[in-house]
Amino acid sequence: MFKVDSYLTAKELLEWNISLHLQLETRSVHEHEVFLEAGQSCPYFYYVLKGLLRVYYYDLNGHEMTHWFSAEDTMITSPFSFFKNEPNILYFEALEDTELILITREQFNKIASKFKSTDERLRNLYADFAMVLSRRIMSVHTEPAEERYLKLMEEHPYLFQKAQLTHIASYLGITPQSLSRIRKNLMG
Amino acid sequence: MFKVDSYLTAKELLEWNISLHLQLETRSVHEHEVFLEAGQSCPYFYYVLKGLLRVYYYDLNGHEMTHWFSAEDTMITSPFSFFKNEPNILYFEALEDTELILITREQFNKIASKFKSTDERLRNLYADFAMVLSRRIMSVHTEPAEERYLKLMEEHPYLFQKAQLTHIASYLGITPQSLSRIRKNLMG
DNA sequence: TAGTGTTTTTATCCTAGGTTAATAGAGATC
DNA sequence: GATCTCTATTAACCTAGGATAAAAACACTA
Repeated sequence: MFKVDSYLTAKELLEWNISLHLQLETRSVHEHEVFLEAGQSCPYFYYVLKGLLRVYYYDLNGHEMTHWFSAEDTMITSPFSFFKNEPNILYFEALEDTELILITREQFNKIASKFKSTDERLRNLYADFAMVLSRRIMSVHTEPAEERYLKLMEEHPYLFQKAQLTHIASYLGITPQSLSRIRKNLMG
Repeated sequence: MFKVDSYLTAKELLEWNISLHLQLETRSVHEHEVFLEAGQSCPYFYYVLKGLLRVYYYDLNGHEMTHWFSAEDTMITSPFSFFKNEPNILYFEALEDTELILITREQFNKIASKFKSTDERLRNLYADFAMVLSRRIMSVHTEPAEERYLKLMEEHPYLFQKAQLTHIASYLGITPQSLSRIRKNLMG
């Protein structure tokens, strides 16, 4: 998920790790490693300390579709699995060497309690999720692929350094061939 | 937003209204009334006691796009405005005579505290939002309009009694003409 | 009943993007 | 250097759905 104001920061997490005795674990994932697969339960909320993740799934035709990217200092999980007991349908892949903080449901709840006593940041976090998701639905309903591509390039240029164009294409909901055609038109 | 398991129930709300001294207000909205417009701040989380709401916005070409429907016993708000201070871009319209419970941010927080002490339903509520939104993005990326139409009809048949086909079309991200063509093909 | 506005359908034409298949480049590995 | 693999591009053709315009079907009102 892309960066939003209400994300926890690594600094906060590490402070709370001490003050709340969370005993958070970290994990190193190397480039191209798929560290979570569909069918496996997703026991963690992940904080990306460093690196870049891609989250994808397979559609009914067996095509790999990129659902999200998750960059440095953002958080991500499989809501299907982490919060609910529904089977996870998402694959999590590192697009470069990545450092993760793993947050279990129990640790997440402790943090949530902490929030409760201080402010509404957790709620804002969820609201941000909803807004980002809403905007993406609006975007795919109202903007042609070329426009979505240009916006992505403008707002998240770092993606283009690590993610390949097939990933970008499926994130935009088009084929690599179409993306290629769009890029060619933009060159002209 | 469509019904999810974790929604509050009217019964709970009314109980808490008493036990937590919330002093919740209700509001009657008649068919076709637009009771929230873009630009206005949205001070409430709405619980639809009875009736059916449509939430829409205008895209860059000035076309009215249906973003959500909200049926009986579901909750809805403008996350842009209720949680954050971003300007609201959504219009809320009643598709039939509708009874709403209005929940202010303050009342919502009281309820949230109540949750905190008992269970994780609030968090589940947000998680459900995220799941529903995620699924809709996947759907629009991977399913042709005909399939999305059939699924909507199967999962939410009540919509077709009150919402007009132009609403359904823009919810599906297509024009009324295309929807009409799809319906004709399905008849054949 | 006619008259007016709204929703839905039909028809024609057009375009964005899909499908298939081939080509070209860029690392890797031998 | 030669070969293999993976990614990106190109081209030819096709199709879902958009744009425009008009007709038909309702629905409300007088």
